[in-house]
Amino acid sequence: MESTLKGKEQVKLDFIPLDFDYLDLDGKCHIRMFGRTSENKRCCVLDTTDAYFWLFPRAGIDLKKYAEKVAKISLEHASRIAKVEKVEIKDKHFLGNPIKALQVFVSNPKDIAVIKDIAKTFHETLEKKETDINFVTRYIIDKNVKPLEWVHVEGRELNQYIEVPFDVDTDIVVMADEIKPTQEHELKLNFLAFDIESTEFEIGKGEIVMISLADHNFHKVLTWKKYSNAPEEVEFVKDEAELIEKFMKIIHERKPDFLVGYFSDGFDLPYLRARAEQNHIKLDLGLDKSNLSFSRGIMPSAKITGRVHIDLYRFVNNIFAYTLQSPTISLNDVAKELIGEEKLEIDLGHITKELRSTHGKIKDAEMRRFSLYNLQDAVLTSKLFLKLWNNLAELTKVVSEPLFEVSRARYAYLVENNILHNLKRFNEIAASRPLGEEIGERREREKYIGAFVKEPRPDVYEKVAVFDFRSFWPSIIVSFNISMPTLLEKKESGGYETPEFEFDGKKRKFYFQKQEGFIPRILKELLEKRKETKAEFKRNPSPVLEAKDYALKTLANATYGYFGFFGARYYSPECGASITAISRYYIHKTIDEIEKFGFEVIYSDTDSVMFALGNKTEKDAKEILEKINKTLPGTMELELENFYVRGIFVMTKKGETGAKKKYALLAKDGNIKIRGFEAVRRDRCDLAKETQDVVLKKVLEEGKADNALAYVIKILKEVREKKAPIEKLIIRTKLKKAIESYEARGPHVVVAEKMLEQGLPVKAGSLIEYVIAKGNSKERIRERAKLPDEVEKGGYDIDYYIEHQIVPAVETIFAVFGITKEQIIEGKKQKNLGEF
DNA sequence: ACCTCTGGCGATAATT
DNA sequence: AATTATCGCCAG
Ligand SMILES: Nc1ncnc2c1ncn2[C@H]1C[C@H](O)[C@@H](COP(=O)(O)OP(=O)(O)OP(=O)(O)O)O1
Ligand SMILES: [Mg+2]
Ligand SMILES: [Mn+2]
Repeated sequence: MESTLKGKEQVKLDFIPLDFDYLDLDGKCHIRMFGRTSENKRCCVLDTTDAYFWLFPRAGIDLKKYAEKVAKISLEHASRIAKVEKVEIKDKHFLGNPIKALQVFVSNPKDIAVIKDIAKTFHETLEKKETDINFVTRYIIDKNVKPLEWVHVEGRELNQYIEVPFDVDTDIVVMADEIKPTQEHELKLNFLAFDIESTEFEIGKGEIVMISLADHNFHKVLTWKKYSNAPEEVEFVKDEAELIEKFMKIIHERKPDFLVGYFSDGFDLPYLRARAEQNHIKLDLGLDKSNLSFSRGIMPSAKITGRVHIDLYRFVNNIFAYTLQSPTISLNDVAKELIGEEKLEIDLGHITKELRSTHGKIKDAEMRRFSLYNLQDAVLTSKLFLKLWNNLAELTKVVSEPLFEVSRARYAYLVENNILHNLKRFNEIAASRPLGEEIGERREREKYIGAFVKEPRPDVYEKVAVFDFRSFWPSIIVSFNISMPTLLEKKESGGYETPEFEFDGKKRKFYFQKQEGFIPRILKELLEKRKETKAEFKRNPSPVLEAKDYALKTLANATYGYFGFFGARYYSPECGASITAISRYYIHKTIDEIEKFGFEVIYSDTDSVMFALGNKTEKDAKEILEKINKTLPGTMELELENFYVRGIFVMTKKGETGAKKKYALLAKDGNIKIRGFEAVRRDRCDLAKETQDVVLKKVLEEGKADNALAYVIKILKEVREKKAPIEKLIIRTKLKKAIESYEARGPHVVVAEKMLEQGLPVKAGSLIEYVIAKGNSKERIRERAKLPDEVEKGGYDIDYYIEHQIVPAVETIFAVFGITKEQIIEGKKQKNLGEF
C-alpha cells in the first residue's frame, strides 16, 4: 500500500493535548491526539511510539539465544501478521533491583497479548511484564507528552482530504517528527454542557422531549413539543429525530473540545444512543464521524472521538464531594453549595406523565417553565464545569493520564498511575497486577492492626488544644522508606525498622532498606505539592481549594491504602501494618510527652492529640509542639490544628465507656466542629439532627444544659402534638446492593421493594427515603416504614420519633450534665446534681 | 469491570 | 429477653 501519511508542508507549532486514542494507519499503530494550538486552532497530531513488553529470563540461560528465539515469534492474528520486530537485552530495575531483561518490540500493541502467550511457553522465560500497559499510557510515558501540558511539535501537515485516511474535523492535522515539552500558553475553554429531558427514566423506554445546551454565553433549548410565547432560547423542531439531528448539528457547528454532562455516562448519552438507534440516526458527536462508543461494564463510560466527554457527576462522586456539606450530590445540591444557584422547581412527574399520554394536556405556561428548567440544568452544569476545571486539570497533571480517564477515576487508579508514570526515571519495569486466584487469596486475607484511638472521659472541657500530624502515614512511608520493594526481613545497617507488633498472629518486626525506594520518592514529591496546596488553602480558603487539598491528601493516604489493596501492583500488607505500627508508636510517644508536660490529654484518634490547657497557656502548648517536632524523624511534622474555647465528649449509648469518634468543639470564631454525632450523619431524620445540633451549640456556648433541655422539651411537645412536619421526619438510607441480596431486611430495604412495585426507579446506589408511620408498635419497625408521600400530616409514629430518633441523639449529651433520659422525656425541669 | 486501608458507633433484624 | 449478625455511615 502506498503511504498516504507523508505530508509535505513542514510545520512547527505549540500544542496542548486534550484527548487521546490510537488507531492503525498504513499498517502501523499511531497515537492520535486532539487539542489546540497556541493560536487556538483545533489540531490533530499523529505520532508513533514503540509497542513493547518485557521478558525476564531464567537464571543461567544464554540471553542472546533466548533473544533470537523470541525475535522469531510470528503468527497470523486478527487478519494480520503479529510478530516480534526486534528484541533488545537491557539493564533495567525491577522492584528496585538491577535485572537483565528482554525488551520485546512488537508490530502492533494489539498483538502483545498473543505474542506474550507464546513467549510464556518458552522454558527460558521466567516472567513477562508490562503486557497490560495501555498504548496511550505507553506513549505518554515514553514520549513525555502529557495530557494538558503544552508541547512543541515539529512535523508535516497532512492534507485532510487526500492524505489522512480517516475523517477528521480539525483545522490542521500534523504528523509529528519531533515533539517535546514547551512553555505554557493559555487554553481557552471551549466546551458545551448539555442536558436531556425524556418521558421515561429507563434507557430504552419513552422518548426524548427536550435537549438544552449551554456554555458561558450560548444558551439553547430544543424541543418538538410546541407551545406559544416560548422563551427566546427555545427552538422548535418537527419530531424526536429532528431533535437529535439538530443537537448533533449544534455540536458540529460550535465544535466544543469538551462535552459536559451531569450523570451523562449513566443517563443522557445511553438514552440518547438508544433513541438515535430507534430513529435510525447515526449518533456522531465527535470529530471523525464515528459513533458514540461505550466501555463495557456496569458503569459504562461514553467516549466521543476528539472531544472529551466529561460526566461531572462521576468526578464529584469519586473525588470532589468529600468536603462538601451537601446532603446529596445531586446537581441541585452541588450547584447550590458551589455556585449559589439551584435548579428550577417544577412538577417533573406531572409533566412527563402528561407527555407520555397521547391526550396529555400541558399548559403553555408549564411548557415554558419546563424549557427553562431544562436550560437551567445545562447552565448549572456549565458553571460547575468552570468551577471544577482547575481541580480536574491539576489532578490530570499529577497522574499524567488523560482527562477522560481522570475525570472518571477512583483513588486506586490515581495512585497506580501516579506511580506508573514516574517509573521511567528510576529505570524501573512495572510490577504486574494480580491475576485470578491471587486476587481471591488477597481478598480473603485477615485485617492487620490499624490506628490507635484513645477512649475519652466524657465531660465538658474548657480551653482545648488540638495537635495533628501533617499527612501522617504518608510522612511515615517517606521517613522510613516503606514500600514493597524496600521491605527487608533482616536489619540492614543504616536502614529502618518498625517497633515489634502483632502481625498474622505472631510478634513481628519489619525492616526497610537505606537506599531510597521509588515509591517513597514519588510520594515525597506528592507531599510537597500537597503541603503547598494546604498552605494556599489556609491563606485563601475556598471550597474548591479545600477540595483540591483534600484530593491530594487523600491521594497520598490512598497510596498507603494501596499497599493493602488486593488489586495492587505493589501489594504488601506487611508494609501497611508497618506503617500503622510506627504510627501507633509515635502517637503514644506524643501523648506521653504532652502529659509529662502537665497537660490532661482528653482524646486522640490516629494522629491527633486533644488536650486541655488547664492553667497553662497557648504559648506553653506551642512550646511543647516545637519540642516534639525537634525529635521527629524525617519529614514527619506535628501541626497545631487549633485552640478551642470548649469541647464536649460523651458516653457511648451503652453507657459503659467514653465514645470514640464522637465529639464537638467550639472554636473562637463561634464555629462548631462536630464529629461523628448523629447531627452529621445522613441516615438520621432532620428533626433529630437539627435538635442535636442546637443542643450541642447551646451546651458548648453556655457551658451548661438548662436552655438546651428546655429546647428539647419544646421539640418533644411539638412531636407529641403531631406538629412535626413530615419532611423533617424523613429517614434517608442508601440501598447499597441489589434488593434480593439482603440477609437482614431493614426498613429501607422493605421501602425499596415497595417503590419497585410502584414502578419507581430503584437500584443499588439509590437513596431510599421513608417515614415511620403510626401503627402496631409490637411489630417490627419495617412494618411501619412508608414512603413519605403515603404519610399524611401528623400520621407519623410519635413514640418512634421520640424514643428512636430524638432522645437517643441528645441523651448522651445531657448525661454529661447529669440529666437523665426520664427527665428529658417527662419534661421535668429537675435540678441536676451539680446544683445541690 | 472496577474496587486505597482499619476503627468505631448505633440501629434493626435475626437468632438463641 | 438477651445476644449476635447485618447494615450503613462516619473518623481518621
Ligand atoms: N481516606 C483515607 N485512607 C487511608 N488512610 C487514611 C484516610 N484518611 C486518613 N487516613 C489515615 C492516614 C492519615 O495520615 C491518618 C491521619 O488522618 P488525617 O489527620 O485526617 O490526615 P493526614 O494526617 O494525612 O493529613 P492532614 O495534614 O490533613 O492532617 O489517618
Ligand atoms: Mg488527624
Ligand atoms: Mn493528620
